[in-house]
Amino acid sequence: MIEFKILKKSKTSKARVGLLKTSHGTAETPSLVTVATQAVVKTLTSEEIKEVKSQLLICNTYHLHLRPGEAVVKSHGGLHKFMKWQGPVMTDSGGFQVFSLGFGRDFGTGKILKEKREEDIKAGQQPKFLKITEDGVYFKSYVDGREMFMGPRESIRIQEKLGADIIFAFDECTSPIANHEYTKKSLEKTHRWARICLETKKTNQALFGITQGGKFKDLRIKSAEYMASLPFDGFGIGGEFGSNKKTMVQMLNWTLKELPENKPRHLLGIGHLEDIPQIIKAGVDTFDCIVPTHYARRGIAFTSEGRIDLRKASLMKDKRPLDKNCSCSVCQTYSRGYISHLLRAHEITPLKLLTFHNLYFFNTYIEKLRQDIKKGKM
RNA sequence: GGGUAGGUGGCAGAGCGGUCAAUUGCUUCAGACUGUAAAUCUGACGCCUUCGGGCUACGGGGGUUCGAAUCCCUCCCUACCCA
Repeated sequence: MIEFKILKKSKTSKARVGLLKTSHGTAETPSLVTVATQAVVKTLTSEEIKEVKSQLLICNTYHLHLRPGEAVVKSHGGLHKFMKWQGPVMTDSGGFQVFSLGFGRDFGTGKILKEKREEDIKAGQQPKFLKITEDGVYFKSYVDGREMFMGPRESIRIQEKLGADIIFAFDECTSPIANHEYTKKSLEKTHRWARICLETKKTNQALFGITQGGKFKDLRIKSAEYMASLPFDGFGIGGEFGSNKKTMVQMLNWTLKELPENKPRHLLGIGHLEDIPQIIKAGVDTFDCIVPTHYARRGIAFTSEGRIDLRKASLMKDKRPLDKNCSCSVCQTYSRGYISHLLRAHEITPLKLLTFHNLYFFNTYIEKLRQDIKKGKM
């Protein structure tokens, strides 16, 4: 079980500072949930995850089911023991893979649309590589090609074995090019799945329902209302977020207005640096995002002066740290020039150095925002 | 001295008469990435351009041909083998 305590609410926005207590320790909120899809924060050891001030992790049901399989994780005593991480852990349900391996893959889009698209996804349409049915989704494993079925029951049973502190209901994340009817039908199915998830779960893990509705106001509200009416321990806010940041905040507002204030809200998969203050002000408590870790492996460092692309040859003679204002051990030790050289030489160490720095930078940034809320500055 | 195999764009390496400014990989440069099939993907990469095209290019020089990176002659260079 979890306990959520709000310590302070902002007077100028919907932001709040709180504590999310789990049987594996307490996380301060708002907080970035560090992505550990395959039970690892890519390139880091679990000790290092602590050093970068990450307080909670999110692993992935779909990926861990394929490899190594929940039975293996369970035989190690669950995710915490398996990966030697004693802090709070979430597992995402696999609902995002319904999108990312389905329509996301077909049309090459993420959850936020970057450019205008002519196509739209209509009710009844199926993705190329998987089949979505009333009971769940038929996937084709990218590991060995075998067909694999996952629905709400399967997802919950897997998540029970994985043993995270907080688990998510199985949903369908909808595409930004899905039309109103598709999104509506999908959301209704996600709602039916939500009830099945609640009925299936036997453990005392916290279960979060995921709201959908995409860019459509009526659907966002409908979904949030419905999820709020069910006895979930908290809520995930999922689905697509339109085509720009303004509308994203709008959609968040529609959703959050309907959710009970005393339960934690997790925004799924959003967290570019510039998004963070807005989503916190909208009242989001936790959010996960691949950006700090993913961009690190692409050679990008986030700093107080903006992004730096360390692949640029022009940085090779730069003796300065990634960020002169950062107190992480990478910035205390290594130069931009060194990291740039390692990257250009295709070494693997810079991926770790950048991952370490980016997470520390994001976590420190959010720590400061928590302080600001506490001090009434935000 | 004799023999053999070669010399192609920053590098490696295809092509062996026209569709070749020249496959491909690497390098270089630019860009993308938001619940991670992601140490990945996309684009550019001789010079000039009013974007139609123009110019110079496959070791040097000469030749055959309507047409040569591709065939012939010659010179230079490289690797290996024999003396």
